[in-house]
Amino acid sequence: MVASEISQGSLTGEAAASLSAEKIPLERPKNREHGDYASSIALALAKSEGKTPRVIAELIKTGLEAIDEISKVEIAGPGFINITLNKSSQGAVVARVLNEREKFGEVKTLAGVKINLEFISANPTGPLHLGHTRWAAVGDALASVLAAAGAQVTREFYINDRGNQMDLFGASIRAVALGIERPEDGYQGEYIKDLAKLILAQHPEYVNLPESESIAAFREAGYALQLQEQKDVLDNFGTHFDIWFSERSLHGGDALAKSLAKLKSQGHLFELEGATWLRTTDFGDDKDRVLVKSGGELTYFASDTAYYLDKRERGFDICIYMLGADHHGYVGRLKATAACAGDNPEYNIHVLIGQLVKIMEGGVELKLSKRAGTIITLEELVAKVGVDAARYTLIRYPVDTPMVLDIDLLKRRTNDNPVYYVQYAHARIAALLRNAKELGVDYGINYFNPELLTHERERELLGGLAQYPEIVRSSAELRQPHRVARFIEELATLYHGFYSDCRVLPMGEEKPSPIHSTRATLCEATRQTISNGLSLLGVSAPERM
RNA sequence: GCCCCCGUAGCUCAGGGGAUAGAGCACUGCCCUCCGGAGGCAGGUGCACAGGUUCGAAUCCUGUCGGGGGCGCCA
Repeated sequence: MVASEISQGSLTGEAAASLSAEKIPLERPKNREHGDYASSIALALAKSEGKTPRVIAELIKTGLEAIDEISKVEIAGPGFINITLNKSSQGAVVARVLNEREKFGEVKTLAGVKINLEFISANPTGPLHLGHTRWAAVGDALASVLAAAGAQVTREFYINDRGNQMDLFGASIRAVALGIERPEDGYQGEYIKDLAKLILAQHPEYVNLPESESIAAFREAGYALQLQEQKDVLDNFGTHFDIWFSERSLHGGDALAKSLAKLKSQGHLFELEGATWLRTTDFGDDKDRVLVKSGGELTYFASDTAYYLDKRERGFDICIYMLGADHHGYVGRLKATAACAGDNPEYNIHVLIGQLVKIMEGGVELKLSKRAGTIITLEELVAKVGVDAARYTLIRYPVDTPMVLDIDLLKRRTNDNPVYYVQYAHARIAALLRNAKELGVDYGINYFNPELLTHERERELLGGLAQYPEIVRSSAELRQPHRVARFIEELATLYHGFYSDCRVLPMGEEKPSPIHSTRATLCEATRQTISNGLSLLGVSAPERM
């Protein structure tokens, strides 16, 4: 906004530069003494222009000073250009926030782009564990962030309801129901017993069926129950999917045949020793992949391929996959698959690899062992620390860094836990605005006078608010929702600082005056922005806590 | 053997080439005459190592060391 005006202004003012506006580096300096914006453009241009950075900076400075909104331009250090805006321009963001309300922060950088965001995609053979939980939080937040950047986003869950694992699942439940030993490599968890009990209560006759029919019956009943549980748990967690996509549906329809035909037409299929292969090595994969085994069965890879092509068929421009670190081997073949189908893997596919989450409780790491029964489920984590704390904590770190969750810390209702720090700021503003109403302090755009905001804390807070749309934009572009979390923490800090130094409401017998109204309006804009950020993360913004 | 991720403060982690590298926790000391002290202010320690690219590197490239994860006509 203001930033782009400035870069264009500097261009026309300086005329000679042969750069596009987007390329002009313009940032908010870490040090506020360096103004509202700073640019290192003169340093970058020095070589090609054959002038010293300071000479170029002087030229640009002249152009910038002609712009009304700019009150001061300084050249510092080796040639940085530091720009300070005038008061009303600094304050303009408040009017913008209050006009746009919950839409403040939305940008259009991804307008018109259809994105399929697939995450979690667990087998329906057990509860969702900690790894799934990270994705449940981050995936949902990322979807919101992408939507805020203008994209048309579909949240999709791929149900792996086909293959050996499903039969093992059925056999395991049946074994418990019959009171016999479970299969060697079957499912050992306690929840299998619960499923067996539930199914037996409704269908005692299942145990009398011939073995393979019996396994199938238990498998299907267990599948339905387990899937429903996953849906309920996610619903309770605040993560809602638009589409639950069954792998079976791929095989039921003509999707597989279509994908094979498509790949064949592109010329990357070949036969070897009775199997059908896809030559993914043409596009950087480390080995070719089998689609149809020599026995005629389709591989899991065939499903993945058909699934990807099905998504493209459904009109998605970009397919984002969120995978666990243990699946990073898929990236190469997934991108190669897209290339084999004639797509551009650098654009049409985006794979996020999530590192694993460790969990500490009572000072020791909980080892996630299914056998030892210490597997932490999404449900258990929420029961321990609550939805807001769980979601927020999982989101505030980039997914490619391994993280450690300290349960004891998350249980504390103190600002050891950043979610409370942010929520507290929101609740504090809400309380203050309730008081403002009682005291007869009017606030809103019509009562806002930016010329009155002269305190350093006020300027910093205004500067913080102005950054929000850019945070949303970069967060979407980089697929990093944690940036939103870090931003609202920063904003909360700015607010608390402002609050302690700048009295908002009248004291004692004091009459309400424009400064009270102006500051209260600034508070309201801050509250709105924090609320918008929390909303993207799927975390509540309490009025009281 | 090959591939991926990570290495920043005592701990958990931010830092998409830029000026003096940050936050929370932990430790010390201040700030309650009035808006929510779940807050603010002050105090000190760090980019694993070595090269390279650049006017400029925690950031990009290469290598070494250290930690985690992965390799299948499995799902």
